[in-house]
Amino acid sequence: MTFSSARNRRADARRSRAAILEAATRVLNAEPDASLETIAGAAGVTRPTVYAHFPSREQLLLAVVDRITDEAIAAMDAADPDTGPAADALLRMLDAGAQVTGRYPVLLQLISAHPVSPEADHDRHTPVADRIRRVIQRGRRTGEFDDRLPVDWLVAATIRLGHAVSEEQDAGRLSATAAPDVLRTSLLRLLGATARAGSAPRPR
Amino acid sequence: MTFSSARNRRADARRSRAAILEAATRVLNAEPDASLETIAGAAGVTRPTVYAHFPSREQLLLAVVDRITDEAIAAMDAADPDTGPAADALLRMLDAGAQVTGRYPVLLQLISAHPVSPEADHDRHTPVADRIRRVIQRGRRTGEFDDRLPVDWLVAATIRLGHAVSEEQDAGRLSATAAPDVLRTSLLRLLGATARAGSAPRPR
DNA sequence: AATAACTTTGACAAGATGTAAGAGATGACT
DNA sequence: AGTCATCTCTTACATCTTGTCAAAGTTATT
Repeated sequence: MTFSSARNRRADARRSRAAILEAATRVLNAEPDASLETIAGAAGVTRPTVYAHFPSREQLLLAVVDRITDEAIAAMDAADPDTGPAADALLRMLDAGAQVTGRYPVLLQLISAHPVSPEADHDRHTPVADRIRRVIQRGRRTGEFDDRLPVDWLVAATIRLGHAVSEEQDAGRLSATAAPDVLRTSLLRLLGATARAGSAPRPR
Repeated sequence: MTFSSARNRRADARRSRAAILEAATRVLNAEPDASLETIAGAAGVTRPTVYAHFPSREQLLLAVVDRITDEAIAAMDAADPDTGPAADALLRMLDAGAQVTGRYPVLLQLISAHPVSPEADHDRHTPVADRIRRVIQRGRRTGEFDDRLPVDWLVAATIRLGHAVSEEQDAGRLSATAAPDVLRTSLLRLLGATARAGSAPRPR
């Protein structure tokens, strides 16, 4: 997947590229509209050097997002998605992903802000979707979930609800203690989980 | 709500303001990154005139979004949200809103793209949320829905799922015939609807 | 019809993106 | 180690966009 970027570059070039990506991640997360001049400065480099590595501001943003996506995917894969009940695995994965993306709150706005192309954006989210689909399908095979809704829809809806919980929590409209229960209950319902649902939030 | 904008303006000023808003809606929907010069030209006006009516590009975008929001709210109110089963009313409202917002596909990206301020954005969505909350609460009182999840969360989740269905449909991953059933089933599950659920999508 | 206030415009300043040609560093080969 | 071809970085430039201001042009009122 990362075939066109790393190609026999010289040592200083690799250093610059890494510094630019790191600086871009840090600076853009603090100020989404930061200029390339600012980013270049934070990377200890002049602005045209950025253009030597990324053809446009847009492409730099995409590279930053890819970086974060890779990080999130790694965290999700480390959450043992193939062991235990599917519902638990799903929540572990979502939580692992949210913990990474939660460190870059502003950057996530930018990915939805710059819809390069409808298909490219979908391709970008594909690795995440694939992992969630895998767990959902396992839950279906084991009978944990029913199969009355299309899998791809459930994948999309699961991701959306995961983001929704994060945002509601960030906005202070959902407490950190209630959030996991709310997400669990919501997902179990959506996925058509069999009655033996886990810890439900106690009604008040 | 619309108190600070219309205030004894002169005739030409009202005409210009309306022309600018109309042009901005049309042009930005076709090309989100269009310059103010382009928008002004499409409105038959020069660029500084735009600044005479809107203090910045940002504020113009917000005005455009407010315009669309008002339109969507009117459509939702016209969908008889207070009559019939709450589930049906909810779906009518969501469909009415989606029909309006579906006419401005690109503009919707911009509202999430330009998070003016967390609270201002929430206030902007409030009128829509209020109407959905009203229907959900009615369904709870009548026993159609259960009350094991926080109302505000269900409101947020409902809006998200509505958007998700629209996007999946636009992306061609959900057929126009299947979409309504998918949304209905998903919402009924999420809201904890009593067993007598309406038309479920036939499993294949 | 004259005037006071509002609206629109032309001209200007500041800042950002992207480009090209030359200066500078790096690694290979002798 | 020294030389050199090549890749990398930078200085300078051209273009576009946003935002501002004072002056010209309209509108409504007396």
